[in-house]
Amino acid sequence: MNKKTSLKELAEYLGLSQTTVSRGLADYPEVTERTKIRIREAAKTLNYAPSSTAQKLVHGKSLTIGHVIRLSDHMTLNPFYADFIAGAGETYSQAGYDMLISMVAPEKEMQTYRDLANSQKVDGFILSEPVPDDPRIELLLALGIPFALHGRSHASSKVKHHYNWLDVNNKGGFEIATTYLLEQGHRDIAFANGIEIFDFALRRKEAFVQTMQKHKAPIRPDWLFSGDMSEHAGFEVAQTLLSAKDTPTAILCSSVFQAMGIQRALHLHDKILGKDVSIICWDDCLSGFHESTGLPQFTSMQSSIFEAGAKIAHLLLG
Amino acid sequence: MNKKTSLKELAEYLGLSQTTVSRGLADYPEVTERTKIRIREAAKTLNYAPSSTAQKLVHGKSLTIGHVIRLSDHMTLNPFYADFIAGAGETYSQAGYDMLISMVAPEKEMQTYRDLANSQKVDGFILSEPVPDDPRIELLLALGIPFALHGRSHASSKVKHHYNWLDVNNKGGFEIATTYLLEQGHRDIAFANGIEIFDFALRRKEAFVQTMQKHKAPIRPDWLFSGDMSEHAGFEVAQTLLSAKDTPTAILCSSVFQAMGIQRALHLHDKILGKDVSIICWDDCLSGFHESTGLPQFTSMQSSIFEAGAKIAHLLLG
DNA sequence: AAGTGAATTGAAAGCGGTTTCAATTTTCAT
DNA sequence: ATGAAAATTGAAACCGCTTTCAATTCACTT
Repeated sequence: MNKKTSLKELAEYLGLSQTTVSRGLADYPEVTERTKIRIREAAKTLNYAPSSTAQKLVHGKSLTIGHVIRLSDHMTLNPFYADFIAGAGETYSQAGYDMLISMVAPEKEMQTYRDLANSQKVDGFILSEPVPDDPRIELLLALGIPFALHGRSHASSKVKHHYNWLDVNNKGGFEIATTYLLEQGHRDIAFANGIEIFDFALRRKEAFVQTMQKHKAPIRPDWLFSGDMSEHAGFEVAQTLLSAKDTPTAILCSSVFQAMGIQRALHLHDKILGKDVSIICWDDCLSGFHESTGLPQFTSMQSSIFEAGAKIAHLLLG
Repeated sequence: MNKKTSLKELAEYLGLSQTTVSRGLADYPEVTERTKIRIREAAKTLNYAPSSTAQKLVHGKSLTIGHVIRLSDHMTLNPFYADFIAGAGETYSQAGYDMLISMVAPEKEMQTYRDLANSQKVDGFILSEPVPDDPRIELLLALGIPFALHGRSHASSKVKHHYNWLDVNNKGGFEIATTYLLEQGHRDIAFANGIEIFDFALRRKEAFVQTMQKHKAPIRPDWLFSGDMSEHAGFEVAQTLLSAKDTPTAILCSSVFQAMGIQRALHLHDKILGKDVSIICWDDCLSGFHESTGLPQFTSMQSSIFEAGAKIAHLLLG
């Protein structure tokens, strides 16, 4: 209702100059405590708040970080991404930054990065779900805008670029998990990976394969799955495995959702989890997920995506 | 890399005034086509793009719509919300608006609305998941900032406020669904509702109860469930129902996730879907959900949340 | 009481655009 | 060729704030 109060109005109301008022609100030392108090009170009564747009203009920064989300086949935000965003968002707001989320069709993705950077709507980006030689990296480096990568992007070219990234130890984690299964005496292990265009999935596969080879365990191509990390996908994988004549004694999988799907299939086939078949999975610790399901009984490696979001936001702001 | 080109620089480069260049880029009629072309080319070569901050300042609008998301117990974005956001986001970007998402702890929610409005970071809000007499409505009306509601908020006071809202026909939908089940000959119907603090859930319950009463069908309090609209919650509901001595012949539920959970429980109890127990559910048509699951075999009422997001964004911008 | 340095305050110049209004150039009929 | 109307262009003000630098006031010393 009440129209916006501007600094000028507030200053007139107080009988002071804009300069002093501005300084008073920003808590500059050269302003007397008495006047500061007076200023603050007036600001409260007039319901004044500085226009962030004006501030941004004078500071030459947008104080905004961009997240461009590719709306592909699945037009929806996947749960991993959502949790990550939530984590990053918290860090931003603490640092006084805003988060600009842009959801775009895949073909417009690159142009969106370009536009956002050129119009200076954002001061930096966070990139998620990198693929090897991710083209976004080159683009953003060329644009000269800061960014941080969640995950890593394998670069095939000789030129090494410099930028920030934060990743969980995918390789190490899956190495340990595989080794663990092998030490438990398992030899027939199936692997339900994520979609193998993403860097993290490639790393995981590498770890699995290398570890198996090191221990001279057989790797069956038909036991290597790549797909969505959903309950349904996990279920399908297990259905396939359990319908065959010989079945693995353990399944390594990339997400708790897959583990749940596998568990459901096990149920259906009257197999007992941990006895007939062992499951070990990567757990992204989706906030509130465990609380709401009461699961999991499977062995898991943990890493909180929410925290990853917070950390990487810090990284970029720093 | 290349430092940002400003309008001034571009104008100097062209030997024109800022005025003309600005007008040329904005395609004003009073600028000759020839110079317009010249300007556009120069803009391209100098890689010029107007600073959106400066534009916002002069226009006095932020061209940004805010979505405040309450990070409660479940710190994660629920899938319904995510899909809604995606829909709205698409509309925004087409209209040249940005979407500012702020994720905050519940206790800071109101203050966030206030801050965002006062600092003029946003021109308007979209509110989701309204509760009866939603306090946000009053606040935003007092602040005099436009907003639109996704869903409806029942107002107990006599004073009627005016604002935009878009809702699916919850009441009508559940009336029809209940009637449908009754006409199929079902009398023993259980209802797995969403959390009954939200307006939509209250409306749905009202519809169910009234319809049952109208048809003189018995309403059993122990067959009325209120909770999360998750797979797990659905499963739990069904477990409870199926473990009792007498079981319903049909279950009405609020989301496909619940329906999936119920189905899983049915499986476990060797009940056949559609024969022993019928399920009818509300389907929010989460984008990509059906594609990724291959479900559902249950009868459902549909309404796309993604589209709702797009529609309500239009509503607000209009 | 005069002079000096420190503490406060304010006028004005930006930040990067848009827009009003006046100035200049074209165009055309006379 | 001349003057008036129409078409283009530009100078300057402004959006709301921060900050530099100069001006004023204050508190003390001698």
